[in-house]
Amino acid sequence: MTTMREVARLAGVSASTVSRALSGHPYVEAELRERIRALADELGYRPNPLARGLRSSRSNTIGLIIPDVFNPSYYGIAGVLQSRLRDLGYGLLLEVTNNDRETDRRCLAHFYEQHVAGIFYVPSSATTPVTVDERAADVPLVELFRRTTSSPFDGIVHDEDVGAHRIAEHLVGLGHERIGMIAGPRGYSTTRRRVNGALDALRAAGRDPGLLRVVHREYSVPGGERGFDELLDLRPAPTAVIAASSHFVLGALLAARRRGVTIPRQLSLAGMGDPDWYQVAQAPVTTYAFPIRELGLLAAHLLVSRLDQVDPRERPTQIVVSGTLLKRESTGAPPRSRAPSKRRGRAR
Amino acid sequence: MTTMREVARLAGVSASTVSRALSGHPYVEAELRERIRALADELGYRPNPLARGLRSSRSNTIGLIIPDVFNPSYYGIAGVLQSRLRDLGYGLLLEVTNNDRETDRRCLAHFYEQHVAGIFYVPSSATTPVTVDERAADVPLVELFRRTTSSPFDGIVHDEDVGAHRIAEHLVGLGHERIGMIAGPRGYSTTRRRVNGALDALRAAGRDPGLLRVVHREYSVPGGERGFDELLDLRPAPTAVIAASSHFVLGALLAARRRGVTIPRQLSLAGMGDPDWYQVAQAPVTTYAFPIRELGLLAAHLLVSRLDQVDPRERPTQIVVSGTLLKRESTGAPPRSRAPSKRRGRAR
DNA sequence: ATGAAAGCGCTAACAC
DNA sequence: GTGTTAGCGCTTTCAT
Repeated sequence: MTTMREVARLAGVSASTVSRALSGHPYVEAELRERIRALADELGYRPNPLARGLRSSRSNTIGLIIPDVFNPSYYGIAGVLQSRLRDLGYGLLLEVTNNDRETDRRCLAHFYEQHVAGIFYVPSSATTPVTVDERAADVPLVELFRRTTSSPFDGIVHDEDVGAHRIAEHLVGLGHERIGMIAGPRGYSTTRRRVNGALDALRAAGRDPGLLRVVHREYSVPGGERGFDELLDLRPAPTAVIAASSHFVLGALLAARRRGVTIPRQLSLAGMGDPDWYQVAQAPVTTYAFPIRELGLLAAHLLVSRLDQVDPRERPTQIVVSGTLLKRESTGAPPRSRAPSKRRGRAR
Repeated sequence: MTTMREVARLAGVSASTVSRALSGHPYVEAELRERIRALADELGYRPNPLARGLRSSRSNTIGLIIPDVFNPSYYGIAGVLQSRLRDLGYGLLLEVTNNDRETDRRCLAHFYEQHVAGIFYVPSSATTPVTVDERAADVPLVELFRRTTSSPFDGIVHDEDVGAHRIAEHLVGLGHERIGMIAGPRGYSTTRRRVNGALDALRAAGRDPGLLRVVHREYSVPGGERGFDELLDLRPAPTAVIAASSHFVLGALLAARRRGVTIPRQLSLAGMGDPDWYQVAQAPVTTYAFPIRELGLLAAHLLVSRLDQVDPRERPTQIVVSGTLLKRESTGAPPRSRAPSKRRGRAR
């Protein structure tokens, strides 16, 4: 490995000059800088990130914490972030928490120990485990998808409230009255926003919000399955189900198949997110899709812009990115459909 | 941050003694070692990985290179590896290459620069870009899923040849004669093994291997779609298609829907791998499933066992893990089925 | 068995 | 503008 001293020796200057030349320090004669750069290039010199990190207490690595690697939103964001960060000269350290708060804490601690330059964080719980650690003070952190309460950090989230609203509106418009919803655990910001969005839509359509039956489950396929079962066992059973995550959609589809419920003839199903497979499901899934790529790019930009800032927590930003309602074949009129116009509400 | 010197000062010993005590060096009085350990614990001392890495030219980070983040095998393996490595005290650096050989090279170079302790590598091409770099000599590397030719490294792969064999055998047994296969790019070890496996099965069943029509595509959903179209445009068209990757299955399913081909009535489709959604597809997908988790665990074990070895390339190992044929609903008898027994071959 | 001292490769405060 | 010096936190000879 070519070292900086080596470059300095061959250039006939001191190591500090090489350091300055390479890091674009102003006080280096332009000509000399060029000569050094050319030489470094020629020698294939690459600075040792460990040494640099030790000296400056800041590595060229950025951490990403996701709850789960099987969720399309999460592996999607990992892909986007990694490619963007590589272009910016950073490496990406990955941690997976399985939605466990304690693991969250450990992952964050690990990142601080590693002196990562910044952190992308999908929280596993509503309260941030971050303040535990004072080192956090000057490492910028961006929350992704979910927010912790009264967070001092930047955050980027989807407009899930709008999404749930639009889905519910769509279902009401098709003539559905009793709508079930499989939502995530209480306490997540996302859960609250999704439920409220759907409730809003019912109110806006002049319906009784009590017609929305919500079951809360851990984000998992079995969670979706059991949630679906619980909803369909209600009497009267809902004629439409909103599965508020792709895991839940999968679970619902599995349960529907098991119970012999055909979609959309006997039941309408709408999802959130848009993994590729939605289009090849029994019935292609109507959903509110999020622009993961855009979110990732914004997140990267936000974090990087904080990197050289003195106080990375100054005036935290929250960005909301908008999704799109994709009407596909898993939603339709309720069975033995009464004309929607017969009802008091007005569906748009 | 508590430093080692701090611990040393409070313990009334020198830093070297603390270092020795903590790293389990033999020449430290047992009692003293315990005292130091307790103290370090109490102070919440955590060694600085950057300093340690600089000193020993070996960080506590392990790199993973995958071609693509949307492939269930790859994000699956990322999840398994990260959780296992965390337990072992390592961090996981992620790189995604998009199946680009040049990016591969850069990712490997980046990892060597970072002084990673080891590398998991899913190659993007048949020839290893590794020998470019002399630093590679003492960093253990394990190839995953695919092998590079005459590789000096350990490798873990699936028994895809067996998988393709068993799928083809299954299809022949159902009475299919003309079988199409959407395979990956020529040159990958995986492609070769899958094609050969299917060919073997035809021969073993006493059929003409020429009945297998293979199209090669880049591993992508559109690749699967176009491959499917090409196969179905053949005259006579195959009555069964083997899609040799989950991306291909997705593409095939999309194309089938577009063309109005119903599965399995008009056409049988079999896949490889087993992402969750296979079970909720139009017709649940018959497939040869691989034990990703097992593969990941073995890979982690293999790499870690190389870590302290003097020559990590001594007698490289190749491990083959076996998958399972999962017969589901996407395969059935060919349309207007002739009795399979009418043929000369014997299907088992 | 323990301590002193050197140094991994780099950066930055201070000199000139 | 450029060189000298010190030191980030740790490991590892080399003494004792």
